[in-house]
Amino acid sequence: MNPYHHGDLRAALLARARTAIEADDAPGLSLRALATAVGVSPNAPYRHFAGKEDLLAALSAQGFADLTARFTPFERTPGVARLEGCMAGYLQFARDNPGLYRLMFGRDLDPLSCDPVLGVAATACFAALVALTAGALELSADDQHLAKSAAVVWSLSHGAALLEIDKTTSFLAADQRPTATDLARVLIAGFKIRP
Amino acid sequence: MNPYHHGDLRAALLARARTAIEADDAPGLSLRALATAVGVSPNAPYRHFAGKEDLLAALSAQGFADLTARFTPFERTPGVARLEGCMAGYLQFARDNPGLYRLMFGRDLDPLSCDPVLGVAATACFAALVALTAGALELSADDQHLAKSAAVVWSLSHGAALLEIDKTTSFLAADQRPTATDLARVLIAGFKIRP
DNA sequence: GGGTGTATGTGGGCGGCGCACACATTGGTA
DNA sequence: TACCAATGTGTGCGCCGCCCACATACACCC
Repeated sequence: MNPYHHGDLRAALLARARTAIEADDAPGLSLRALATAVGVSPNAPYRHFAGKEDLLAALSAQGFADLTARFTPFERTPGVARLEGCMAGYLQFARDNPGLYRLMFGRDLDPLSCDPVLGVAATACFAALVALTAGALELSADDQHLAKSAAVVWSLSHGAALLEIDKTTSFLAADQRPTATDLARVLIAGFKIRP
Repeated sequence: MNPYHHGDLRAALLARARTAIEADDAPGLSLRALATAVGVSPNAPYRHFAGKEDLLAALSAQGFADLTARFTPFERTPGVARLEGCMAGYLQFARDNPGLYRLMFGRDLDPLSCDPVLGVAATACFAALVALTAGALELSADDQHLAKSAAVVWSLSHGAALLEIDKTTSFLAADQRPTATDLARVLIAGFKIRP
């Protein structure tokens, strides 16, 4: 009934971690608790992950892949609507996975040094964002301002996402919080795009 | 030489914590280590703070007060320059105190439920930002769009600050990262302010 | 000035954590 | 069938936050 070998412990641990990181407000996410929740001994995870950080890095990489996937429906959407759609998708991802989002962009994981898989996923995500920005802002792919403009788009999205999922904007009434459309409109006017 | 009573242990602990939170990349900030660093027993801090969270809340409140103080030099600066100055000050605060900034806006402290002092400081900080936004965007204090516009300004600042102090923008070359002036310009055009 | 109460610091201990080691079990493969 | 590498277990170490009982020192009051 309880086989000595689990079958796919790595995937099971990641799945549990992904739900756990949303359930409790993710102060700790204990590796031991994760193991017992899946039904194995506290040290079994170390056969699949170098340590806690490694597991979190794998989780974060999953997150970047999922976030990137939120952009693809808008690849062919023209100009302004693309920007709106992507920002809405970005914010919705953060709302759907607040704990994971914080992990992905948090301090305790360095996407570049931590795990090569994570670095690849994060870089791909940013590349997708740059490409979409280029289309929405009608900049050529080699425009010198493209990277900077993409960084502005990302800054606004990232800030709005965090202010929303942290309770920092609990001061504001619901109808005072900017929507994705509000944010996109500011950017469109800010970059002097015709509507 | 080593008096039984420290004198002002609370302040000493806060000061140590503030440097420590910047020194190591703030994965843990152990209360015990803090105590021994100051030269008292591991449990002495509990006479001054209800627990670790309480100490962090006090630290965070300090941070909000300091951040608010960065705005005051620009209270009388006219329109657009005010927005630029405040955003530059905001970003510089984050650069100067990355660990503290993350603590202030991090997940593990709820500014409203945690400690009344922290709630007051955070609210005052946001109020200052709203007032400055009202001036810079030339909106009346009771404008219905004011809170929302201020939230947009804050989102952009917050996102830019975090993307910079986390290494998320390490993809970008230094001259591709948006400056405070870049950000302010986008907002100014985005809100259709005359330069 | 002496006595007393309260604020402050000490020491021991509990449960939980991440992780390192030695050991047990298993299933694929030769 | 025999072996061996992959996978899971058990024990233990040092760290953590925090709870308890105890020690010390200052402040106040007569």
